[in-house]
Amino acid sequence: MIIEVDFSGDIPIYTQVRDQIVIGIASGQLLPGEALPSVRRLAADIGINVHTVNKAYAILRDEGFVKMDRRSGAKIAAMTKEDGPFAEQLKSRLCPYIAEAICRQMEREDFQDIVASLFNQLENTGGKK
Amino acid sequence: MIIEVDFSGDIPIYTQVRDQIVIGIASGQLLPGEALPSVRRLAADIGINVHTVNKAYAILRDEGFVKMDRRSGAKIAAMTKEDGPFAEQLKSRLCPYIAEAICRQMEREDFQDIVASLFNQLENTGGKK
Amino acid sequence: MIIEVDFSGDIPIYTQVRDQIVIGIASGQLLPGEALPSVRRLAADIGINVHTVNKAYAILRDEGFVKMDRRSGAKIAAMTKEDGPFAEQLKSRLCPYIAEAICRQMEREDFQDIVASLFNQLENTGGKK
Amino acid sequence: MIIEVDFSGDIPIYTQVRDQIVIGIASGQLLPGEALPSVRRLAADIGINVHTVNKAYAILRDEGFVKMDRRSGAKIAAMTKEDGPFAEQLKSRLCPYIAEAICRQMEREDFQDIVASLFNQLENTGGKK
DNA sequence: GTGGTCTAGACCACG
DNA sequence: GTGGTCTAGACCACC
Repeated sequence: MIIEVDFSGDIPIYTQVRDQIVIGIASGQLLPGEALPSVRRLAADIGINVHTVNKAYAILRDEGFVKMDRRSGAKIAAMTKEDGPFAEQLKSRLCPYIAEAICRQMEREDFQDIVASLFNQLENTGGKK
Repeated sequence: MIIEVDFSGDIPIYTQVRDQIVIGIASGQLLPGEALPSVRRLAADIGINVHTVNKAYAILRDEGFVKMDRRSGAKIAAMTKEDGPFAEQLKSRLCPYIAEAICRQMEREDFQDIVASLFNQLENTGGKK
Repeated sequence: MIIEVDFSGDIPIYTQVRDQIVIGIASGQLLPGEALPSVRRLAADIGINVHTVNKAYAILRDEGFVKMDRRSGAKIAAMTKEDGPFAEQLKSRLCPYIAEAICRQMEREDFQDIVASLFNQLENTGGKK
Repeated sequence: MIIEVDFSGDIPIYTQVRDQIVIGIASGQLLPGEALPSVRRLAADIGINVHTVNKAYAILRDEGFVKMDRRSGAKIAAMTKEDGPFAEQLKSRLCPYIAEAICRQMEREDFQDIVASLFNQLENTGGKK
């Protein structure tokens, strides 16, 4: 799985790394139990600093996406369905986007189509590699 | 229309102000042609720095939500439907959230329900004040 | 309030800083709403790196002891009583110490006396300064 | 007696092994004079590195919990009551926990109850196996 | 070899 | 002036 970052944009690099790994998990490119590359390795591959990767991994760990194994680095965690708090936070983060969509006279169906297409895109990337 | 900001939390205050004004427009609390409070006035009301409000207004202007008039301050603009670039940008910003939803085993329908409920909430806040 | 760290011990400096601030709060030397020194200031005072203080503050924030205010640095938070998860974790962390106490034939009363004396020491340091 | 370790989590594995053996002694599951499993055997059972078990045993020896015999391996030692230095060290290690308990508004009695319940739990696990 | 800690210095976003 | 981000390099603990 390839991770690429945009150095010019205003999204922090560690966030980009975090996001892409989450996308990798969602699309089945990264399976539960699978080991992530070591921080040094990934940092070298992407061409960024070790600490930046470290921060991304720490966030993923705090969010429950990966488990840090003392022996062999980071592994994808098996997640449990517990979307109560997530749904709440999702709502507050989605709100400004939907408000903007309404202002720009985007139809509700068009918005839902975008959501659906992203679900399709991620769910049908297909299993491992 | 009341604007409230969270001084802790990691969303910049000027973004919060921008978001809430966009939400105000979407919900019909702020109508096209209506004047926004002056920069100084709003800053005093919320208890934040004048520069911060200024930045929020400048962003809203750049995004086309308001028109700045040197004499009479800021007014809500009438927006035209041009959702091409917005749809693209929306897609890339929504992607990480949908990926996370999949990881947390949220059903596609539940996600769409949240979107629908936000649309309802904003569209039915009712007209002016 | 004075913070001192032991550079030779094996307790990470950021942990020592975190611990001493928690002790400061418990003893009433730091009151809810009170501002902590800026990371730069505290780092200079103690003679350690800014990032080390930063990490200590980030942990205190994650644990709910302080709130980061975008405008003016860190403030002591007002804590709510919610000791369910804390009690659990306390139990697992205390267990090895109590096991060792039993092995060393320390009487249960002696252990509880130590606990009581620490409670007294912290609760009677007296209010502000 | 079963020893289990948590490979995620921030407690070093050798510390976990050391702790569980101390708990085993305190609870009477391991009696003075009894032989511990060989380093290789325990390492294989738990699925960890031999060096890690070795380090745990060395610490237990330095702390006086076991005696190492070149021929017959490690044996549980008979401990003498000398709680002076231990009490001091205990006090400094307990202090941050009690400070946190006060901050979280845990009652002193609740803390003492936890201590008491741990004492009971360990002392009443019952004699040998 | 792994990640964790600490240091140092630079730049930026925010207010 | 505040904290946040990123980089760079060193050392250590752990396995």
